[in-house]
Amino acid sequence: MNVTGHTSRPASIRDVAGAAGVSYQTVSRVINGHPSVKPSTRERVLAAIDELGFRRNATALALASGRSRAVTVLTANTTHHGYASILQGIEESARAASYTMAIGVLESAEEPAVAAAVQRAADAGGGLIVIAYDPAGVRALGAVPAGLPVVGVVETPAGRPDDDRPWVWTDDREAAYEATRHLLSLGHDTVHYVAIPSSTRRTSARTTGWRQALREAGAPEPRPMQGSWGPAGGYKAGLRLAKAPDVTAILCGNDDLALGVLRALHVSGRSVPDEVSVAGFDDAPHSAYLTPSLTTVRLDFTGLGRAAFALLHGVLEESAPIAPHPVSVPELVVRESSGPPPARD
Amino acid sequence: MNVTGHTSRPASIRDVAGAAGVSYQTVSRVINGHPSVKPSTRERVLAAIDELGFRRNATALALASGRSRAVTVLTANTTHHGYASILQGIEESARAASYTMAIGVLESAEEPAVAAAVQRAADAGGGLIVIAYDPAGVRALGAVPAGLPVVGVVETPAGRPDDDRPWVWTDDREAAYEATRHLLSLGHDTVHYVAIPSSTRRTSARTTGWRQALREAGAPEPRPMQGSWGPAGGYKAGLRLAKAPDVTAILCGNDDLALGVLRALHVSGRSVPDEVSVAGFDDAPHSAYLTPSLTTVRLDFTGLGRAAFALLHGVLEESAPIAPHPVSVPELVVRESSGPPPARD
DNA sequence: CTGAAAGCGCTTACAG
DNA sequence: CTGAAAGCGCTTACAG
Repeated sequence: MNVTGHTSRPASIRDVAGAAGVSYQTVSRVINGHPSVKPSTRERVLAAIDELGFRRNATALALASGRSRAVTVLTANTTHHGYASILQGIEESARAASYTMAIGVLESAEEPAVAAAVQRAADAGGGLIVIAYDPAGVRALGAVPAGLPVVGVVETPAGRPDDDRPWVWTDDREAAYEATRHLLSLGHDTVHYVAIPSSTRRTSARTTGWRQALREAGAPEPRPMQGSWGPAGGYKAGLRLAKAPDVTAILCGNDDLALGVLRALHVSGRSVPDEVSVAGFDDAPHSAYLTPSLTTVRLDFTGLGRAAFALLHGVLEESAPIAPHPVSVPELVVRESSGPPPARD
Repeated sequence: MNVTGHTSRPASIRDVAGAAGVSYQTVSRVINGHPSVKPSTRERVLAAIDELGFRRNATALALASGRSRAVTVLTANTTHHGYASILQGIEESARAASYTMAIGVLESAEEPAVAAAVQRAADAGGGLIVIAYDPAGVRALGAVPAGLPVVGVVETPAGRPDDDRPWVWTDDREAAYEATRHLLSLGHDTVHYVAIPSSTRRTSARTTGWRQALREAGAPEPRPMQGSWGPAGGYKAGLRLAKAPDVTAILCGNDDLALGVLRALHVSGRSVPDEVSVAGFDDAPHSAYLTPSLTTVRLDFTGLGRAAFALLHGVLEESAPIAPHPVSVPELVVRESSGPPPARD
């Protein structure tokens, strides 16, 4: 059922005007909901619009009005759970607001590549959302020219470069704090940590929360292990941790890392949770179905994406409601992978 | 390092023309690489462009030329492995060709909702790629108005509605055939199948390949079980299959489904692969790290996305090379989850 | 309440 | 090789 059959040029407001017997300015008034149009005229125009299958040309609208109802998201990744969910949340909200959502991937964190990506995104018109969870994203956010509407999705609001761009974040520190406390409360002497890469050189919020819980408990503070984003990094770190007999609890920077750690413990002959407890971060879709199922902290990334768009929408259109900073509360999900430490000899 | 400091209006070709002491048509020639421009003039214009930080306005370009260097992808999902990888492949190629990539999610398969989504995508200008792996996608592909450049990513070229739109696909039939043969060659009497939802009412290519292998081997043909896209559906189907003692081999329509099946077998006390063998489909990132690690068939979805874009690019620009239909060969990846059936009593 | 003009920033013929 | 005109499909003041 193809909307209307014309393979020819789509109808313009002039065509509609002709069909309705009015000037094209009047058509413009009707499609913009301008109040001062005689009801009978409006009827005729509406009928012509319907008959010709008229749709307002978005490109012309953007050029003439200077507004484009478009958002482009700059991100270094589109498939990891957190990133993918944020993108999903943005798309939902954008669609609801009749915005178009474009994606620009930051393939490299090199300054020239990042600058080029930002340029291309700016060229598209409309607003920008940049996911600054990694060095490429952080640089991109920093390279956005002043005056361009942008909101950042950041790892932590603390220690941000001093500017007044709006941003959103999840409380990763609190989440890591809770997960670590859970593990400690089970009786473990301490908790080891396999980190995701940090967005900056500074200590990440997750690391901070983990450390805070250890300090409060007076537990020893092992060096965090540098992981990656995927299971391969977790596997590598897990193999090393498996060799240390005193390691009984491991917190991972995300669920993919935890998956790799679980696998490494398995091939090393260490059983989970009997000998070692493992907890992840994010509650990715597969985590509940692993064996052992994974204890983790659920973060509302989709909601974060929605909040980011709401903020941008507020910047772009005065009429749009400004969303408050999101305070999505992390939720600890206890499953099979965590338990009490083994009895001491 | 913000490109240039002006918060004011960006430079237009008229500004550049003024700075270079030429008419703005000459500027247009220079930025379009038109040959007939005196070298010295070109130099001056280039210098002015550089000095003013001029960037050609994409919206105006699109309106004036009628071409927009934009592709919008219509899809019912953005996070499942296959969909996400296709999106990734399209984005890569689009970026390389200086195209913008927008995403429109098909939230419902209802005809009016699909038609609205197609309209919005068409309004954006540029070309369309629709992922037709599900009813919403299939309908969207069918609802694209004639004359709009579009390529479909389809489940199978067989039985498509009779039109001449270009499309790409992977050889799912062959992949399922190989996976089933692998299981049979291990000594299983037959192979049960947990299906992903089909894009149409017809039998899917994966189901066809599975059945073909069974027939060739003279094996019994159990009814395929209807799953979903995620692990929850696999879990449900797995619980039922676990109850049948004669089930020794299970092929799943994707790796997420297989994850759920593995979990169901575990909670039912059936060990993999000693009692039951399981194989998946797609080789998702986590599959190699599961315990047992998952035997699966790897499909090149990223390459499929690249091919889809190449085809669209060819339609949009005559100069662009037309890609051949992709013949990505499915690759069987044998891991721990498949093995010989248990010895008979 | 409605029409005629100018302009958004470009490109595409048309002149010279 | 380069400039002046018309136009892409709209919106935004300005008139009446």
